[in-house]
Amino acid sequence: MTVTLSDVAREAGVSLATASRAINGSASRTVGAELRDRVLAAAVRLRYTPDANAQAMARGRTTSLGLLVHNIADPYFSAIAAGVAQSADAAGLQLTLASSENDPAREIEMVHLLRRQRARAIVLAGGRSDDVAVNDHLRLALADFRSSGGSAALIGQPILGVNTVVINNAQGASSLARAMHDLGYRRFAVLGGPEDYLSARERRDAFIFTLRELGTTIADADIVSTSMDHAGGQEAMRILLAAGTLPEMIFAVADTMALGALGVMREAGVRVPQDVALAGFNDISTLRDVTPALTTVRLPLHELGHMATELALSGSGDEPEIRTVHTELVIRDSTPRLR
Amino acid sequence: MTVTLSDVAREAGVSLATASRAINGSASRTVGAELRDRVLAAAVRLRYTPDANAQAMARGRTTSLGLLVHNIADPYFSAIAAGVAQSADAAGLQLTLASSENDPAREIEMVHLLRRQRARAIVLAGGRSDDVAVNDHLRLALADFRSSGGSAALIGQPILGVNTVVINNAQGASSLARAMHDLGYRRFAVLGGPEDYLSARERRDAFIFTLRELGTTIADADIVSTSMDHAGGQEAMRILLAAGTLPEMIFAVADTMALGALGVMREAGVRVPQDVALAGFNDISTLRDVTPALTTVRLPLHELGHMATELALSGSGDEPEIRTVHTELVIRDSTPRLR
DNA sequence: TTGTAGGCGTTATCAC
DNA sequence: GTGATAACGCCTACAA
Repeated sequence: MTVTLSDVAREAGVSLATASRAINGSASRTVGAELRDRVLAAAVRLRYTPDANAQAMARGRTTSLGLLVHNIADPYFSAIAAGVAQSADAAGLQLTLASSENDPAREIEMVHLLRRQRARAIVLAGGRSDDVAVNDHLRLALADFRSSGGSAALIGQPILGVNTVVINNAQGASSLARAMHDLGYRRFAVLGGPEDYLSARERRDAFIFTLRELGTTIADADIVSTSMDHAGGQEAMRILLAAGTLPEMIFAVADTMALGALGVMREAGVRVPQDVALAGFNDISTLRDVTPALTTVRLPLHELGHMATELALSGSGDEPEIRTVHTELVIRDSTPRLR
Repeated sequence: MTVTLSDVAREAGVSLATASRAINGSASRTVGAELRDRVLAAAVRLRYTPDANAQAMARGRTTSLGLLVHNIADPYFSAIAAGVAQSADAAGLQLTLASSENDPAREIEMVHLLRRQRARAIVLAGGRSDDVAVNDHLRLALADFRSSGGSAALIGQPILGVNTVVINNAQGASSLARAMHDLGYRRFAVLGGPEDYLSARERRDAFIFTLRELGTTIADADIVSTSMDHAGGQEAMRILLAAGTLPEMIFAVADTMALGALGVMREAGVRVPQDVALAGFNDISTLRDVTPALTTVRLPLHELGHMATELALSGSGDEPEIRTVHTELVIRDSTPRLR
């Protein structure tokens, strides 16, 4: 059914070894021109393709890179994935994509799967939680993976002992807070995402902290915790609306959340930015042209994918390598000057 | 460095075969309770994980599913990918993602790569072009793939001789046209996407044709061809604006194009829908809450991924299986009643 | 039930 | 330069 290298060798009238050398051609290319041509011709004639699995076995290393995301349908992750895919391709690696659906247990499971597959490296995209048990398991899974020859990198918080691209969430949220204060806003609400999700918390806390430094405090009731996605934005906004008093400005710790909130507000007849200002985080590209243009904190998502891939592939010395990415504030129409 | 099954067998004091049976456990599970426990314990102690590549070789079949998209960062494809990822996971398969960056040559290349990898099946997402040479090459690559044991399915047009999920683009565009006409629009423009891209053309032509049936023709100058993405939408809209006369209603054959157009219009001070109405296609979820809410033709993207995966895995009889998906018109604020 | 041995498709180490 | 042949890690008749 499948044509193997032996078939090619026989067809070309050479030994298996010669056929292998002629077709692979990589290392010490010591094969006569004539034989090489015969082999290549035979390979084409038979429509032969080397079996990557067999090669992996024989060579002792695979050619695949694992990418682990929370949810590939989320524009945040798909943008990162695009970067990783590009880098992987440039490195001649196949990308194995695993979408954990926001379930830490599945995430751990998939690290194990990637180990079974003997992936060269794993890129873990998406921030970490502060669940000690989960982190311990994940750390262990990653240690196993690395001990069986793989390397890993993650995008998020440097708490798992592997190379990490750290996003300076605090810086972004802080500069956003300052800018909002400068624009005249004084009464805020925060759609803060999951309580145990570090990226969300970093953004939320930095925002709150900076405002407090500027003399403005946010009531607890105006800080609402939900999931960090579209549905979470909707839910949080509903809670806020139900509470009654609308703030002057709402900070959603992710653009997708801001989007969900936007939808709920529209249904409720609340206008942005006339009735309330709104800002997000990430600057996902799909949203750059909508009205009102959303104020946000930009992250170089594509680039993040590149960096993480590079870090993942660079192997790991004893000390995990940390690279910090800074954010960029993008003020748009959704947060006009207040008075 | 890596612990193998032999290590486990030795540690447990049993033969390789017994260890294999105990750990795999799949088929005829004939292994004594005591030995099994010893093996399992040894495996845990040694932190052993089977080598999927070796298993694939021995068993003669891999456990991976290939997914080929034009661009994973595009919400259209990432939504489909989410569906495929879910189905793949349910089937116990690893997902190998390949993003062709809209390059047909790369797409063909990646089919070859997937064949090397001996993937179980391939899902090709994204419509086809009408480039005969490209299609021939792709068809050949797919034939090779199938002849070496894999199966395939695609989402788009049933022109490659494999199982296909056909999207009824014409139906969607046609009902959109009718609806727009009913709303009172008479002067149209179409951002039609690439000339050689079938999905784009089906949408564009059905829209134009239906309007003509209703007695309205669109001038050639008002039908502009660009790439089928955000940048293409921008470009097309600039061309339209440069031409001078604004139509009453603009149909972009993809939501992402509509988005690009929206951005250009905003810069030019053209308001949607006050100055001109706008509609897209696909109903990507990220856009459901923006203002103005975009009229579009909904495709069940997630479901598309499921269906395609199912078709890809169902193997292929002699006759390729065709399944048609219908669209659903979604009228929103971007196309209000005209007069 | 358990063990022995051959094979999966390649690569790599040797001799020649 | 070229060709046997032993790995690579696992599965699976076949035999015991």
